[in-house]
Amino acid sequence: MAAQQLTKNQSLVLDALHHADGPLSAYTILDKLRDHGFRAPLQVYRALDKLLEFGLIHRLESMNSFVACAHPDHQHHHDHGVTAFAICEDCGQVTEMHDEAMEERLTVLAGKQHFKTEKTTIEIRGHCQNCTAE
Amino acid sequence: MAAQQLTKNQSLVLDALHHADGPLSAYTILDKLRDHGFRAPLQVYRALDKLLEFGLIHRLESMNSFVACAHPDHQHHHDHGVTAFAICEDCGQVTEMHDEAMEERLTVLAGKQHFKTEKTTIEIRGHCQNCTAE
DNA sequence: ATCAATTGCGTTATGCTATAACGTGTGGCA
DNA sequence: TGCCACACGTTATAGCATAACGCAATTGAT
Repeated sequence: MAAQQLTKNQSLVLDALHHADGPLSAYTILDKLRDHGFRAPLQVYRALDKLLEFGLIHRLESMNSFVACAHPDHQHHHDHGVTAFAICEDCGQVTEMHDEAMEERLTVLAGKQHFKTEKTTIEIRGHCQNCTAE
Repeated sequence: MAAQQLTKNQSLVLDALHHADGPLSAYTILDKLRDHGFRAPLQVYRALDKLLEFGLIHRLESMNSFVACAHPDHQHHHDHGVTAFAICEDCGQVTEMHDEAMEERLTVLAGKQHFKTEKTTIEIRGHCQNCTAE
């Protein structure tokens, strides 16, 4: 239900991320969209902010870049819980992972500290199967 | 056994982090050390790189800043496994957490994807007990 | 002892990431 | 009609990080 109400800029940025084969930085997106009229970083960042808010994309903190959400069911995009990312340092591929047990474990950990969780970032850097095969 | 062999710059940066009551950005460290002769970002970044390598400090990816490692036993600093950070968005306090079960869970997750883990980042943003009490 | 390799250091310059601040246009709605 | 919220465009600036150069000190093998 979110896809229809995206603005032109938001759609362009989302498409760029969907067509990419890995995470993109804001400035890389900007370059890809210059032909579509993009001139300034803010045009990208504003779109990214909204897309993050809608849950349609993710931000990878450890590399200052963004990926389209792999989750196909955009109906309940807002509640697919904690996401862990496996990021291959060779090919750049990103795999999105969800795990109840881990989520549970994090809840317990935070609880021990009486910490109120707002957002959780889990990023695993390493080498994917293909690139390990060498 | 690492502390003795630190260079002057490395010691200064580590001290700055130890005396801080929260994470510091590289440029904040630079400002704190101007009186000690620091003039350029690279002086800070080079020290930070080494301290990270020695396991004496951590980098918080989600806020581009650095904290001294809370682990007291620097003897085996290199193998205290995965660390999760609880970062309070109100007061900036950072709590370091270690959990076997979660580590195990992440190993399983990575294993499923045949992913070879090099480094794992876990950062929980939210509000600490003090700041939640409000 | 000497040469080569390594490591840390200082400096200048540059590149990448992100946001502030201002003004415009548009659509909804009381 | 007038107000409000929101997306947009533009310029400027702030914040984070590294490239590339040259020098000095240390180590360690010959």
